[in-house]
Amino acid sequence: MKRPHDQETLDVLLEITVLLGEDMERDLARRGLTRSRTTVVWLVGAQGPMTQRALADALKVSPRNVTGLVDGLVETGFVRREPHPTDRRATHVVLTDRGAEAARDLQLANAELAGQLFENLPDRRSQALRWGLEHVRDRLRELLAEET
Amino acid sequence: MKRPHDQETLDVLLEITVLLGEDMERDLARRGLTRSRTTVVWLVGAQGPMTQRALADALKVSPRNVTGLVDGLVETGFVRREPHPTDRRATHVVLTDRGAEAARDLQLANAELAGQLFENLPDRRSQALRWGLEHVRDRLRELLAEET
DNA sequence: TATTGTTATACTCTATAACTATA
DNA sequence: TATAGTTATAGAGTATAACAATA
Repeated sequence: MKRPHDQETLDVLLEITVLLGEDMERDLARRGLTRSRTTVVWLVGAQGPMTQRALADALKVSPRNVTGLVDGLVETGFVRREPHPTDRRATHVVLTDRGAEAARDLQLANAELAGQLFENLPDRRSQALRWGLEHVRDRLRELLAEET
Repeated sequence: MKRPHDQETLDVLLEITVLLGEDMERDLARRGLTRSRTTVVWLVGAQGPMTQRALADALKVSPRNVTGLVDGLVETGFVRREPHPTDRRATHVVLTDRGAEAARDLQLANAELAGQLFENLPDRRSQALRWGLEHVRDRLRELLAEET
């Protein structure tokens, strides 16, 4: 009923998640960023100034945690806290010049990585990989939605 | 020169790493384990009693860190420290009954996950996915080896 | 009353450096 | 001298709970 093949495929996928994590972490460390902080820079870069509350929701993390992440990013010069224009309870997290540059670099690095990973893959195989990955992603989404 | 397609494929892969991490973490939390501690249980389950030094090398982590991980696993009843049979400096990390049971369960859960992720994928597509993943894994290994 | 972000406290993972007991 | 593991210290990410300011 089950294909022994599938177990090996999952093993390869798990190894990829580890290697991909190592590769990104090494790259981020060079820029003076950690993984969690990078997500903040990435989000603010993509969506513009955000309240810490919005960040907490987007990261699915406690507000307290966001305070810490933003503190770290302020200290290292990637973001600034600015008063929210209309709500005096809230603060806007805004990218500094350095932060904006980092956000651009991250996007470039991401595109470069895509090239490096798939460049020698013929179109046909690349397409097949894409289908398989989408299938796996959809199954994972279902699994996570089920067990609530 | 580059396929815009590739960028989207990488995005899907990155989403999979996140979802896979969430799925496993949720599962481990139920068993009273964390990700790092699970790796220890997994390794000792696969290789038999190990010194903390061997664990540090296998995990690519500092010896101090292993002390902490093993402390946590001893407190929660998954492993025991036993004197090394021949080297009185070293200690053997050994699975308790609970630890051995957890190691077995982890393997079963892994096999079940493989089934769930790939079961509806026809053999042909499953094979194509496997090839693509192996290509990606190999490219990642090369990238990590290059930048030393 | 409800929401935003903070302080207080605590746990886990991680590191380096100094030290003890043994090889 | 070198190795195995610990104590000491520190930083990052995470959480809950209590609280202040504002809506």
